[in-house]
Amino acid sequence: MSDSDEESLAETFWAVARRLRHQARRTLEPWEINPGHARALAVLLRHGPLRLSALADHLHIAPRSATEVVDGIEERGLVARQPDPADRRATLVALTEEGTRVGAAIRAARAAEAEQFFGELSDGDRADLARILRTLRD
Amino acid sequence: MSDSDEESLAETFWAVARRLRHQARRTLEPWEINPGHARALAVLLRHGPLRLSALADHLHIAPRSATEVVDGIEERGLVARQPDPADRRATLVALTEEGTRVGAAIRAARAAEAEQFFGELSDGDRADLARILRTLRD
DNA sequence: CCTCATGATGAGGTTACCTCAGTACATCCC
DNA sequence: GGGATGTACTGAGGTAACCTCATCATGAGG
Repeated sequence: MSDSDEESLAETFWAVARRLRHQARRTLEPWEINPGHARALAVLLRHGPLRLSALADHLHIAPRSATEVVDGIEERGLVARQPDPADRRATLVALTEEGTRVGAAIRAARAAEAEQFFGELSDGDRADLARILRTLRD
Repeated sequence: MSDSDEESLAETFWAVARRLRHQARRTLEPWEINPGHARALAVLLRHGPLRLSALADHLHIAPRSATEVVDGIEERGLVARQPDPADRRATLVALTEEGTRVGAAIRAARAAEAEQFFGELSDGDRADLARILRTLRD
């Protein structure tokens, strides 16, 4: 396995990543929502109401930045801040009814997008890819 | 192949991408160079002296942004601007001797990094991965 | 030689992050 | 139960990497 083969494997990987990213952007367009906001919605959908600091942890950003993300999606009525009954310093961020609806719709669209993207592969290739990527993930 | 399987395939892909990105960042640390500058160096290494506008095309950024990238690496002595003899409006960007040295060293380090990263796989898996990714790349 | 296109760049904006300091509240320990 | 110390959020302000628009010099075609 020569160096140039290895180089092109990484390059090919990034080319695929780029295509996936562009497709994801198109998928989000109907909701006029950016990737950062969509990620926050997905986390809230999965975990239920969270403190800002916990949301920041899940998104791997600084707590101060979570404040801004939440400002953005709160302005659009997708989430609401509410006091944490367990700690009056803390604020819980919870999806509104519309936030839940939009979050679920985005989740479904992303699943369809993935189905289309990886649907180009045979079942065998898909299984191989999943296995190999899991090997590389950690 | 259920929706949740598809979802996790995309998620796994991004987890691998993240790990690769972090490794690439570590690889660049010894040169205290950022990914954008490294990409410009790589393009110049591959193509030789280029106009600012041509460099911008290769990097998929606006011409105005190429000016800034070149400012950064010129300040560090890795490239030099020189008038284009064929067109007095244009400026050619060429690697200096040190830029060539650093660019080549980075290229070698990235190849070694890829070898290490994908070296976890068997030869068969590596070949399968390369083939499957090429299917997905376009 | 006049008009229109093109190459680089100054000025200034946007986005998505960051750190640091401040305020409010909680917790611990005497 | 009150003071020291720690934690949750946010205002102020910064940075990096992009962008657009306007400007200036030069080139190219009628």
